[in-house]
Amino acid sequence: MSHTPGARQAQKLKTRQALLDAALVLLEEQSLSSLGLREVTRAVGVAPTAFYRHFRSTADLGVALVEEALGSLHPMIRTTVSPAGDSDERIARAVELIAGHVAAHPAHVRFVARERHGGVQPVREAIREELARFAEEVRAELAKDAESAGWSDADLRMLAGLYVDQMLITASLFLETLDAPEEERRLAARTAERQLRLISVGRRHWLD
Amino acid sequence: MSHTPGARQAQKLKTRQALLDAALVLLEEQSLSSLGLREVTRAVGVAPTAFYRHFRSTADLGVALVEEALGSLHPMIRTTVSPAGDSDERIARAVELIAGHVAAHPAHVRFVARERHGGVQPVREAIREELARFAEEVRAELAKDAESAGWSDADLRMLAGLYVDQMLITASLFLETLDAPEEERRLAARTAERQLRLISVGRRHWLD
DNA sequence: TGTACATCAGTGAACGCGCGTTCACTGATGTAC
DNA sequence: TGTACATCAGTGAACGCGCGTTCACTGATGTAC
Repeated sequence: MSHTPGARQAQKLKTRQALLDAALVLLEEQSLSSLGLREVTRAVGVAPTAFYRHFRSTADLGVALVEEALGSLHPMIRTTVSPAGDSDERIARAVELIAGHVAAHPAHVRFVARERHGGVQPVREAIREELARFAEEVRAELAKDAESAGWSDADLRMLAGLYVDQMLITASLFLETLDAPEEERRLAARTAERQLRLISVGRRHWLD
Repeated sequence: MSHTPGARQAQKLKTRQALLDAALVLLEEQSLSSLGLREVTRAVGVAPTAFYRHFRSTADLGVALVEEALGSLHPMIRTTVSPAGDSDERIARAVELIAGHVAAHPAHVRFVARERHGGVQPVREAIREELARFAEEVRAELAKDAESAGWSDADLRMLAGLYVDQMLITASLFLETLDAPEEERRLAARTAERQLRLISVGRRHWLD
């Protein structure tokens, strides 16, 4: 690095990102609670002690990974829920969007699914908070919809939670079929669509 | 132990069960992939090498725990799904049944929720298989119901899967509120009931 | 622009510790006669 | 019923290994004047 201002900080961020990336790869085959600090630094090619310049512990790194994995999901949530086209089309598009996200970021999805109920409390908490924010965003989107006229706030929250959980279930279903034949992946998509459609039907007749 | 025939086998089973019980306690605060064989034997009070008389590895012990945790659930599933009384009553009863199970066996529920997407492949696989058996049982129960007239097999499977996932979601929601004030637990129950009711409404109007 | 000093990301040696696994063993339980 | 032998659940010592953490360090980058 030359005398560019911020060269030191830029290098630091690069190392930090390399640690996050290496950890994510290692976490495809194990849980955070068994991830070793030395494993991560070895994979990156820095001394074990360098780890402490960036994170206080692997749990701390895990919390950073939660932000990385879920932070980018907010725009997608909006697109998934926001209404356009007829119901079946919207559902097919939402499922396709989820499938695309899983294919593009399998390790992030696996990490969240795994650590949501995993053995590291601060990471569970971070995921819980982030998912609660998603649910609130979904609730706000649903509230705008004409179909939500007459719905109580509690009912809207309930439906938003149902959608968020269903998205996660669908995502981890796709994750399991990532290495499976195309046929199986199509079946998973059809099932996911059916389930969303059933929720959608229930929503339409909720106030009957 | 006296000369009772089977005394040796009985003692062996007792030790095996003690290992399973100790592991389950240790797993409340960590994942299986970080559980040490020595931790478990230390908690039981036997030599580390005794572990190998019962399990080949902690992963093997994990698979045994899956059977213990999910094996006892089959009767409950049937009771939950089988129809009796009006819809809202049935739903309230089902949610109560789940709450009771979580209160009675919190460690088992936590174990399944945690290891379903955890870092130990054979255990994930064992849970997947067991949940697939549940879904099949639920499908069979649903098929008997008059409300299922005209439903395709794929649709019945979809609904069964939705119910099984929803039960797990509800169970882990209750798990989180176990140490929370009563009020929060009641709110969780109301949300769970609402979600099951929405699914139920969707089911009723599925063929409209 | 040049110089002197401060900062701080990454180093490398060292530590004590708990891990999984091996091995030959012990002694109570089980079996054959 | 009694005796001699086989089985096998649990033992305890020993091993090599990788772990997280500490510490004083180095040298490039940044800052003040």
